[in-house]
Amino acid sequence: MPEGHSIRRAADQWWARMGNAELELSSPQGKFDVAALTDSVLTGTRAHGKHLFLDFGTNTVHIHLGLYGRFRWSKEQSTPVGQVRMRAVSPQWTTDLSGPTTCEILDEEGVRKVQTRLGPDPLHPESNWREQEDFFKKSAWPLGKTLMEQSKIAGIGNVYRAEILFMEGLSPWLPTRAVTEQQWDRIWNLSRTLLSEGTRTGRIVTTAKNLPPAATLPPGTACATRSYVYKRSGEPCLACGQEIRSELFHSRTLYWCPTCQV
DNA sequence: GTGCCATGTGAAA
DNA sequence: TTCACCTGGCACC
Repeated sequence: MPEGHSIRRAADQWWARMGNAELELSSPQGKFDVAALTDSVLTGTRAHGKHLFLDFGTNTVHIHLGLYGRFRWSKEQSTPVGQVRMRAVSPQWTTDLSGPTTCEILDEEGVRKVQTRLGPDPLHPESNWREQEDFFKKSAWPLGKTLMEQSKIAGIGNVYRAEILFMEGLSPWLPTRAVTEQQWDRIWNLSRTLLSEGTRTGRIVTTAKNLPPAATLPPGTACATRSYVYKRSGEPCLACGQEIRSELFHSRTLYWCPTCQV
């Protein structure tokens, strides 16, 4: 689940269901020190990249779902399923957080520290890729590594990385500094479009009709799959018919079309 | 039913 | 570089 769009949804859902409510927090699993939280009224929720911030006055619960983390929402307080790190109960709702990489209480300074580690988030309207312009212009990192780096752009994960690179016809091995300003504008705008659509629908479908088609695709091509290249290794490229390839790249599986992405 | 892989990250070695 | 986190989905038996 968790790329940037899921966290944005989680923040919105938390606010819609728990906003301004007095919450009862607990840790059925025992690994989250609830007592350290002095305030119990949820005063705000924020998402930055894949990080979720739940504000309780001046204290903030900082959550990163990692690979397995998830919230389970229900109207009744049932017996916790599995290892529940944090349970939050409002008059209307109960949610159980399981499997997060991070669930900690921070003060304002602590939140700032986390946020300074993060690059611009395409889902923040005021953000811009130029915040990292110097790095992008100098770096020899392969573009496929840069797009996954949360300190450079926050919120893109393995699925969006593969799809964005394919849709722009860019090789994952292209040195970052070789990417032009026009190409960064396109990458950034596409990231915004895809993450926004993911936030709206709750799913990653990059081939949907209401989205701009991949630049490499012949006009009018119908797409039967949810993605152009992600998890499609061995299948034919929707643009050129060439077999989609995959390989381990900086310890994550990278998918690409060897013909369309140069 | 079993086993492997996964949209992620940071601590330990 | 490897492991821990600790869960769900799915291919395969």
